Amino acid sequence: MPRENPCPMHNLRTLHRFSRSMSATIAQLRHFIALAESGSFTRGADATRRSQAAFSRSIAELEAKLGVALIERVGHSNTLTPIGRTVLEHARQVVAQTDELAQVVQHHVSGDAGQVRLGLGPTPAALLSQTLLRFAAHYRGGMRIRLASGSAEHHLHALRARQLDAVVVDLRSVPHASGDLVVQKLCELPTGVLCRPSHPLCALPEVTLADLRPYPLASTGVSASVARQAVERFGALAHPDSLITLGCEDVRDLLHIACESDAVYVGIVSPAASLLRSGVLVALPFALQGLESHLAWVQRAVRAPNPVLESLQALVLQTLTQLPPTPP
Amino acid sequence: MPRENPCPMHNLRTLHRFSRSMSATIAQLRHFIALAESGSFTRGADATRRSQAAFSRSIAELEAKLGVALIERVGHSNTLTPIGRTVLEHARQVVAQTDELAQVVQHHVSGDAGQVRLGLGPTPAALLSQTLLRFAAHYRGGMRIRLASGSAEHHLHALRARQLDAVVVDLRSVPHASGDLVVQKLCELPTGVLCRPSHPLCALPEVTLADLRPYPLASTGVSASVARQAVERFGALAHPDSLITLGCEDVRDLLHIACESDAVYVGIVSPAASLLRSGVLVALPFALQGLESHLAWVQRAVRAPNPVLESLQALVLQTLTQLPPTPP
DNA sequence: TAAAAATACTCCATAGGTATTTTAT
DNA sequence: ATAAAATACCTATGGAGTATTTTTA
Repeated sequence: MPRENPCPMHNLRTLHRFSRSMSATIAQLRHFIALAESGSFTRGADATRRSQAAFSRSIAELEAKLGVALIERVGHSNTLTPIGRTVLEHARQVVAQTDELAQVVQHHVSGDAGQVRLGLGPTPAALLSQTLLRFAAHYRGGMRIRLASGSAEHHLHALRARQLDAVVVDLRSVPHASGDLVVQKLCELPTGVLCRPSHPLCALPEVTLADLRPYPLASTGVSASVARQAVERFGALAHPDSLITLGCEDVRDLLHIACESDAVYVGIVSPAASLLRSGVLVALPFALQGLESHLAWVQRAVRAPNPVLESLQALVLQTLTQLPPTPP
Repeated sequence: MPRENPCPMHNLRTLHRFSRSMSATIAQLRHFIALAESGSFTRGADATRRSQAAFSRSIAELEAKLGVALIERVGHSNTLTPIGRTVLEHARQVVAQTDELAQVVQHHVSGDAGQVRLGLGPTPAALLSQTLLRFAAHYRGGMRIRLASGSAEHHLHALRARQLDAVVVDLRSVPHASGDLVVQKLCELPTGVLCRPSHPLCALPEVTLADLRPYPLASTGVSASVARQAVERFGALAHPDSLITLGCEDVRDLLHIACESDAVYVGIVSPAASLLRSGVLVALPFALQGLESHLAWVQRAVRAPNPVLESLQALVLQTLTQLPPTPP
């Protein structure tokens, strides 16, 4: 006689297995996101560090659990179905919230609760670093701050990877279609062309692009959006890639070289405010209207409330709106 | 000689097992929420339909994965640790998003994408049902609407259980501390005491609570908050439970019985607007200032955008603010 | 002492791996 | 023909169950 089922509750539960099996796993949602972003099972498997077979099954199981086809398998090209796109959005939300939870706990166990990590683009770094460090030094309660400099692209990547808490960069460096990030405009800053007073260009009553060509042009890297704008305005020769001879991410270094050589600085004038006041640098009469820089504060859309970060944002906004006026 | 490991990638992956094991399961987050809400492992296990042992282990594993203690086990009373409370908030977000995803897919497979399910409290039902149905009937694109009537408590429960998409009820029926719901105030409506013109009470120059007592009092159920307010205002005898003789959730039925009997209607006057204009009902001089009703539109905080629902909300707001004035 | 929570122990469904086959370019 | 995706088959493990022990009010 076969022994009776030693697990009476199990048969009962078996009916409910469906409900458990119906809900997607976070890992499966991650796989689906990787698939959507890479457009390929193989690359998705590589990105999630799984074998192609496991990855393929994971997607198939997700579709089985949800009961809908998420991707259209037409040979080598995989495209999301309409409902697949909807699921993708929600899946991003779920994993973002999950990662947020993990990070909050991680910060708690490592005692990093009070640390804020800020990414500053080249110009924001020149304008804000000292103010931020001074603020943190005098902050009651022992704020720990970590400033990172670099390109906007790098900062945005680090922000998404949760290696930064917020980023201050030029608004035009942030792609529009990025629902995972929140972009808040901070201020508008004028751009200009600066050189030392003894520069030959200072003798000219008006300066054109052709006049600038003989001299080294010092500037930070600019976003594709700004480059396109410059080309529309001044022609193909004005593309930054061919124009900029001295590229550096530290604006103060650029200004310094403009002071002591015939290099010409092109960019936001605010960091040069004191140099202009003291006459070490002067602004050339070169029309740059429409190329103003809009600085923006960027954070992840999904995040835990952080009063320290909010006070830093307020400080940044205040600092930027109260910048000393630059001489024309 | 023992045969070599047939799974060379496995040893490599074993190192990464941590990362897989580090992340909490959605089921574990659900269990933790149940534990926090019930305050007991046994009741939490019951709520999640798991054995006490499995539930206990699930919580222990969650704590192990996160690396923090989430609850303080002091005998029979379990309290959340500070980090436990933080994790609880995030866990609620994760499961809310997960449920949202599941529901979106569910609606898609069942073809319910275009259906909106609205819960209306007694008075909102009397004021809005016909307008909403008429709107849906003429909506281009085949909107499918489902109206549910009932008490505010029932509606809010159904809303949380995702059986409704939005609810229109008296603001005072919605508990303040409910971060999972979004409450938007719609309008303020006056309350009054109504009866037929031939009613003996109409002969009195002023009407007191004692005068009302001999007659049947017709009203919908009221929230605990309103009941408390009434007791504060008129004394313990005014508690609705002892005062209301004819309780019904259909306001129009209540008004109808007031028209054809000596029953007295107490409640929001707007649904009786046409009856008052035609003189079938009259308002008694009974001071009810301070007992006005504030209608509110309630939705889940986590939800997919739904343009149809938004247009319905706009219609409701417009209808309520453009109600015909009621004669004094 | 009784109720609540943790542990001991089995068991199996899930998910991961490798190897192979199918399919589409 | 070749690269990509699906399938076959095996293994390990996480999580579920019952039964039991420990703990605390």
